[in-house]
Amino acid sequence: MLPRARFDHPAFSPMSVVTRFAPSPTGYLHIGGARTALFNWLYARRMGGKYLLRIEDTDRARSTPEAIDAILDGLNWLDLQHDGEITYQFARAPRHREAAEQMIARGTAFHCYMTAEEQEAVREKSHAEGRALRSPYRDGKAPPSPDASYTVRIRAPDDGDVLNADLIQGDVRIKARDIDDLVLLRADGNPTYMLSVVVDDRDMGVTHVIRGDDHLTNAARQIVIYRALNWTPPLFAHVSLIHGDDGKKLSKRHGAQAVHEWRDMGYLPEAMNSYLMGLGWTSGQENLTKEEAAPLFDLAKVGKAPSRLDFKKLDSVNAHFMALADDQRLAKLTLAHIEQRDGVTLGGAERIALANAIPVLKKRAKTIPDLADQARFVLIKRPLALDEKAQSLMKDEFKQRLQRLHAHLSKETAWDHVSLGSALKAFATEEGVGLGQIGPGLRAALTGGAPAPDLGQALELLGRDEALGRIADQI
RNA sequence: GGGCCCUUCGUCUAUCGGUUAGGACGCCUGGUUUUCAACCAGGAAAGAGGGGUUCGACUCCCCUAGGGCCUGCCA
Repeated sequence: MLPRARFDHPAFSPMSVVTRFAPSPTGYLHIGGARTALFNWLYARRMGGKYLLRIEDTDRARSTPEAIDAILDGLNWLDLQHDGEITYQFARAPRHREAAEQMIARGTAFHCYMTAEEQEAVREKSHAEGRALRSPYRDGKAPPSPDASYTVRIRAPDDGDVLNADLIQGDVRIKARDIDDLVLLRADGNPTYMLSVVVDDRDMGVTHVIRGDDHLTNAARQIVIYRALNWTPPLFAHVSLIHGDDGKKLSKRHGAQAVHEWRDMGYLPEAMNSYLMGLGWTSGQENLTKEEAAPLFDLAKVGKAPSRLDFKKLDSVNAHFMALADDQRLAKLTLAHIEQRDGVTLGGAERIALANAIPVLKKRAKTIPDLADQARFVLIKRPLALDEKAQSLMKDEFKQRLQRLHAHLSKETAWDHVSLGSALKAFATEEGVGLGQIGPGLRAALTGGAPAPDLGQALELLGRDEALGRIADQI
């Protein structure tokens, strides 16, 4: 096995590392893009370098300002802040054309006058023969007419190999003759992606191109362009793609692909980052924040195989971060969720009740909607509508006991969960029964069947008046 | 058609020739017990298949199968 290149590649001193995330603004920030951005961020942090952002908007027909906003929004939500200014690729088209001219001057690119039909025929022929596309104009054949329109193509080399010593995938060797005479400049004079990336990465000083696996074979094409320009290519690291839970390529039918959908499902950004970095990379520790992971990050340890999305795992990671999250922040998120879900505005008292419940409840919730559900019992109004199971516990005999419990609890002066827990036990002893004869019914009276924490906690969170009132309602 | 990449429990992964193949999530069983959750204890669960190389292979090589990417005047 060939040794895998590492971050301490001799060509780069640690301080000079520059990475970049380069989405094309044709849609939302996808989960795979988010992970790519995260890996770029982590690596730059690890090496004390810079992490840049470039918007690849050279496809004028498909790029939209809304998509740019959505992507920036997503990155912002994940707190993946880039260094420096954002580079907008289309604005640099003149510079890209200049590079193309340079290649023509060097004889590594040429004017190609093939018409659409002609190109179709050439493509079909090369496809049938199993070889790369070669333009008939690569050796300076004269244009069909003086004013014929043309593209600029690279004159792909016919001999030798193109080696990409990929930091993640290992050595990838492709024969130069298997690479097409790629279009560099379109007939309208605008650069193609293949040219733009190369020029921009070079001009931005990018040392490590960390991107999705779907670009693996493009690396070879780009290396050819670097050579045609007599430039040194950066190091490449191709991260495998994320697949759906069925192992198939992620698509609409897998549900949420865009990061804002995860946000709407009630996941926390720090949990998303933690989960995403675990797809393909591990430090041996679970549930790390991106800040904790940065010093440990190592491209050479990133896995080569694609990984699947697992919502159960995400849930548990999210639960971990929910329990650690700031109470006020969770209260705000939960409040917003409830108000949006129910189309209501909660009053002051309800907000306070909700906020008070958060510290206790957050340890039991997987997501924000889950937390909202856990908090439901403090928000519902008297008289409670008991669900079937709760109703069935309200037998006459039990109601009498509930009455005695009401009297017992009314004497409680300290309304905190510890005292209340003891009070319940004392009451059970007094009654000569186990807590099992009291707990379920009391819970039913207190919550109507909604989920709730420990009874002592539930009583405390409800507050003396509300709790006693709910009990009284059932007597 | 051509080129290239990938393949350890259900899932994310550890292992870089010699391990009872480890952990996490999920799952199952038991415990605690006032619902749910949490928590504690235990358990089932993996090297795609076939050839080599080697004293010895999950680790190296080849083939097959299965997944994927590229093959655009998209990115």
